[in-house]
Amino acid sequence: MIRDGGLKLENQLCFSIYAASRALTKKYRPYLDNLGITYPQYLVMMVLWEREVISLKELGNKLYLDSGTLTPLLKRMESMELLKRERSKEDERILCVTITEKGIKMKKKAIEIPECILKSLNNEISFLSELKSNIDKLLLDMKVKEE
Amino acid sequence: MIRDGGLKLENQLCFSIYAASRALTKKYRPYLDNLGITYPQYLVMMVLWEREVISLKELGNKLYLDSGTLTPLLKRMESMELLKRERSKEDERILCVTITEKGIKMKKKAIEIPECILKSLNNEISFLSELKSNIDKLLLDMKVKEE
DNA sequence: ATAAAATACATTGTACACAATACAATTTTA
DNA sequence: TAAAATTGTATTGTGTACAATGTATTTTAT
Repeated sequence: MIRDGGLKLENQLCFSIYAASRALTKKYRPYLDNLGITYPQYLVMMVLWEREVISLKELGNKLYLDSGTLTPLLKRMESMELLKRERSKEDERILCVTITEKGIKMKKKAIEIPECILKSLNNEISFLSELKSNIDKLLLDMKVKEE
Repeated sequence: MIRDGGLKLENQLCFSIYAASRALTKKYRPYLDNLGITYPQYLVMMVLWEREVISLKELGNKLYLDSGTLTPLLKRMESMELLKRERSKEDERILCVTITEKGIKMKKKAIEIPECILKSLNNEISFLSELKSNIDKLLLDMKVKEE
């Protein structure tokens, strides 16, 4: 006898995460529209607000994105003057991504976004932070398994 | 004084979910490559394995996807002969999506995928199922807020 | 019965994702 | 030290996502 409960949509953890990811990203949209950037671009900005310079490779490691995604994304952000793209002097292979003044200034307008999102979720902070740490645990297990 | 801990990448629930979603989807790839379909196409197949006929609208409601995404996706699946697309006789606006014999047969090859994925995660089932129900709770809250 | 509104889907345009491939700069190796 | 392997990005091609818009069909209101 063949059991197929595992093939039902509502039993799929991956589908829940996939759907939640898109729904959550959509929540950011009105705020990010104000800044003129998309969610993946917002992620890049968050990294640059922490570290003004970063190589493409390290940026990719942080965001789990490869050059196929990041190269055109960063070019768009460069044309918006949020960052600069230039080769490293020491090693011409390395692309250095540097935040601009305009990019730095954007942080002031972005500062309130996380709180707005949290409020709009109107869930207990403790529930959300426990959820995050459990997802991070899953993510870590998947990273380890990769090697 | 401006607090910006909320703008740090590692504090972002949304980023964790976004990264986990892509990592998990990637886990399906080798199995789905065997079937010749992508992850979103697999989701459609799961729905059709439960219900041989469904309208585009209802399919979109289940997967949280709109016609802009589903129309070309279903056309590709139709050209693979996994499903048929035809207008309803009663209401010409409605597009009926029907699984084909080939689509039904694919279920046999797919039946083992959920278990393979679960094993590859090598986490406690109870941890994963609790994680899923917490994500579903978040998702539900976001759905309710929409209206 | 008919104009207006609503519905269901398709199309267009932009922006990711990502596998696969290409390529130039650097390191390693024979 | 020249060839081979490695590294870091860029490019190409396919497939989503999704907002905005267009269109044909059906329903509703007059």
